Amino acid sequence: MLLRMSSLFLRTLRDDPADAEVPSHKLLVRAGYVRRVAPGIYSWLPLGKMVLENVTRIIREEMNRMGGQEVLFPALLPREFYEATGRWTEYGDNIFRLQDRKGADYLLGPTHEELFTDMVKGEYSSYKDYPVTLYQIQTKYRDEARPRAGILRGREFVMKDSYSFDLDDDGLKRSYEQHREAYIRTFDRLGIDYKVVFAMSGAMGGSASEEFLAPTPTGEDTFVACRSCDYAANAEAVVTSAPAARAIDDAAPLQVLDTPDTPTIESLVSYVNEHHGLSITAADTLKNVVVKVFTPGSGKTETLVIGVPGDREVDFKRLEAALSPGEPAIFEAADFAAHPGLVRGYIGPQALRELGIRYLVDPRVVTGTSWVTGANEAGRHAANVVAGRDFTPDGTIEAAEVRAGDPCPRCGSALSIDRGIEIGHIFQLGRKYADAAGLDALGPDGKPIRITMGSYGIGVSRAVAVIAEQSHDSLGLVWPREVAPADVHIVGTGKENQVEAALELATELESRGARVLVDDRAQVSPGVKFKDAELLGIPTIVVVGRGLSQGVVELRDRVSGEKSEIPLVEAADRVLAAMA
RNA sequence: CGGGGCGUGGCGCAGCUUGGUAGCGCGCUUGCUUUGGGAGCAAGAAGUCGCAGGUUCAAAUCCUGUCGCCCCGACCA
Repeated sequence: MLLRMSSLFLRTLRDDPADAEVPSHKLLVRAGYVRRVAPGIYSWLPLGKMVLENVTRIIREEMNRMGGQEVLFPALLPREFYEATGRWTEYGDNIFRLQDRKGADYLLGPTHEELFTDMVKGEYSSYKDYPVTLYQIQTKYRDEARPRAGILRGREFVMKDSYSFDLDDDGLKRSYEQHREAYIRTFDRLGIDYKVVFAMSGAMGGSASEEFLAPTPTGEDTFVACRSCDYAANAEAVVTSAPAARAIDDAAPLQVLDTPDTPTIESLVSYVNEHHGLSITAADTLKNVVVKVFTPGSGKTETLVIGVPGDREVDFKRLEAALSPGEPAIFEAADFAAHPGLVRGYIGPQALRELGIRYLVDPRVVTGTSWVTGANEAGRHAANVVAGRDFTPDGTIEAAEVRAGDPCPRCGSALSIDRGIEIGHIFQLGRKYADAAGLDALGPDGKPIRITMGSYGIGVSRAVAVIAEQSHDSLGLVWPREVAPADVHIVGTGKENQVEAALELATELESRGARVLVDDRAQVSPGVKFKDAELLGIPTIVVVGRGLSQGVVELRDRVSGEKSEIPLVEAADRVLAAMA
């Protein structure tokens, strides 16, 4: 492959685009890889298309290697497929809907579980056919409430999604492990720095789920990682270690205290320390947060109180994950008005049973722990409120915020907390979709076997952005070799014979199998060519310039930043060696 | 949906307070010079000032409405 800058469809920009915030977005636009068409919708220019193709190719190779078979479904889908699983309505505003000339409903596919399930059902019917894994690399459409960060979160994006179909749980586990290994190979080849973290498996019976997160400051997901062992989890999936229960007998008796004007934890702590001779911190208080939880299936809304140590906030994302598919919402003034028993700012768990309100606590609130909490009267709190004696929770819930330094649930060491971008998700789905579609195989005994499925995704276009996000410097992009649009960028600085020599070198390298981009532009100053080469991010740069008269050229490694002068006659060999 | 900001040649921006018929940088075209760090000089092409209505002799500028976009929070590859 030989690309010439003189004819390449490319225009680099000197300034960052005004609408870009994150590095990948700025650089991909400046370097002429992508252009915005509409919010969350981008066009790929030649160099960008090459990178996207390289990423796609690597993913495809690894999927094929693990035995996946590629298919392709339409993006334009009739409503029926999503009707059976209830997702036509469940997906809500996130789906792009349209109608044909006859008024029939269609949608642009946001995901394809239904189609895969249906296809397998239509073709396979015997246990001898299984297991099977199918995948596709396809454009998905989701009408995101807020697309952002360029192609990191678009409304149109390329995704690799695959599904495994197995006869039993062991088979599903094997398929899951195969995908896990394939993903590790894939992301390694893509040159992405990533972490495999535990994820929420959801309330649909899935037994295991892991996410591949690329750590980046601009990431939207929060995850924890242990510094000593290899535990890592999405913040939503972090398990809080509970301390051992304590004896109740020797606990001091419950004491109600006057605490006027102390509706917040902060005001409470300073008041009781000053006026009641206590010396407590926020961690000694029990904060009770009221939420209302809507359950989509039943259409019912339940009032629920969550108890967490007073030094921690309730993390709404964790709460949502813990209550899923229930949808929690903040308890508002009107809701308090309807529940006079709940005294805002002074709620204590002692009265909840009487009120018939369910009470779930943080796992740290174990039997025998003693708390300062509300007395269910305005202006009063209670001290020495002991779990198991003065109140009995209805269960525990993972809703409190996770903080750096919290103990690892596996080994007890301190957890670190970071942000990452989700680039892959593997998930043991179980039988939800097989149940909905009635996907069975006929077993050897003549009885039907309900198929169990796994679902596995990679954000393909997102991976391009993630690579750019992780792999750049102050000058521009720095592509990992396998995804770079070319292996070598040969710059012929101004003078005629330098451009000519650059073209000769380019031709030789091309004939020896290198993918070459050569800057053969006339009338363009060396500075411009250097800047463009650095911005475009091809891993090896060869400058054919002022050293040419002495028969030397300059070899630059974009990754290490090393520069060296080498004889022109050795240039081709050196570049090929760098590629190996 | 809640909060913040912005709509002016292809890109980045000024002009708006105090109305007078549009300007700067980059990019683009032509010529000459220049050629190792986003060159110089000269001459050019290119803009419904988001849209609609209003006020006015006159609106990018003032008023009203409207549309769109970006950023921060609730969803997800």
